[in-house]
Amino acid sequence: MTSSAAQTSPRKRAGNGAVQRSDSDEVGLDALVGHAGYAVRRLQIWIFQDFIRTLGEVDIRPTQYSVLTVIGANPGLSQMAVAKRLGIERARLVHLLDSLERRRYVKRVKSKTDRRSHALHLTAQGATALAKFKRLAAEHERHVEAKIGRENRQHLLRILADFT
Amino acid sequence: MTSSAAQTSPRKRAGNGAVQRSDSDEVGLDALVGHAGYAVRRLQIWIFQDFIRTLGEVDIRPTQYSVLTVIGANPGLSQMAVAKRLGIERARLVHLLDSLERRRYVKRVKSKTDRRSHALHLTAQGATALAKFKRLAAEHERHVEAKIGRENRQHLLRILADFT
DNA sequence: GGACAATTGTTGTCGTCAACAACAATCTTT
DNA sequence: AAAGATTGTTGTTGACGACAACAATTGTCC
Repeated sequence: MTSSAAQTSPRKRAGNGAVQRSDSDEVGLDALVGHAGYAVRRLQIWIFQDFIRTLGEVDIRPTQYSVLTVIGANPGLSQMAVAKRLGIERARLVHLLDSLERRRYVKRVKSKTDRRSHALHLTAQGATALAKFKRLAAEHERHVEAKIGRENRQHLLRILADFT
Repeated sequence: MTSSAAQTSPRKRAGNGAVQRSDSDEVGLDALVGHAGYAVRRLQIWIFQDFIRTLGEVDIRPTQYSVLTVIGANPGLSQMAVAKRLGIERARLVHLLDSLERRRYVKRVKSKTDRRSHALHLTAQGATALAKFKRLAAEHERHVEAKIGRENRQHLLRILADFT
């Protein structure tokens, strides 16, 4: 029993089946409330948009930021390792790195221990840039805090801790 | 202070800059931990994949499910209203409804009160199908519960309640 | 009442992103 | 040495959001 076929008040009709509904009248969500996925999706959209807006002046998107952060914290990583760590496909990482390399934030050094792979490093320029990005990201994080509340954010982080 | 330029142990190098790292050696995330957006993104991906897998036998994706649910709970809504409620573009909703109408789950009834708009309804077939989808969605929700814990899920839903 | 603005559904384009598949070069295993 | 696995790369597909344009219709304002 899933409380599935829950019927919600069908409001007043207008003959043909169109519902009379004033503009501010809210639309029932029925079973969508109670679905974690739906709520998480909405939050995710909000967070990403704020991130993109806050880091807009430096033109860095969330994925780019995560790549730079991981490389900065683990210089010398291979593309495979970065992709696996961030859960993005290595095919996708190729384009991300192409872009970041064009902007002189990252360089691919050919590894001598394994001539198939590249050792990823931040350039000096990339390191200083990343420092600025992190300041902006912290600002963005304060926006999140303002949106959902300080201890709610803390709790959220704790709940999702093992999702890395 | 953002604790920005936090330096994490750069491990042992191998001459050219490649890092020696055993397969199970974990890769530091540095500043990524502590970013709500990153954690939320990972959770969102996990949830969506489980949803798609669990509702795979009926070939219904999260967005399709949300559209059917809203129409089922509010028969007679216009496309505009549904799009606004779910935060999807009306241009996108056109294709979603085309697909759902082809599968005989939904029908567009031309409204007589406003000849521009369509009143959206589930077909009888769509209603019974939705009941099954809801059972599967509830099963998916139990997967989420098993993944993050019962009261963590509850708390998550409470935190995100006003994100509708 | 009639001109003008706004809304609704539709079509189309563009860019992002995940999921695959295929490939050459290069290890690794046996 | 041969067979199989891994790494980076290229390309294709499909879902999705953001826009812009358009015809039909409705609402507004004078």
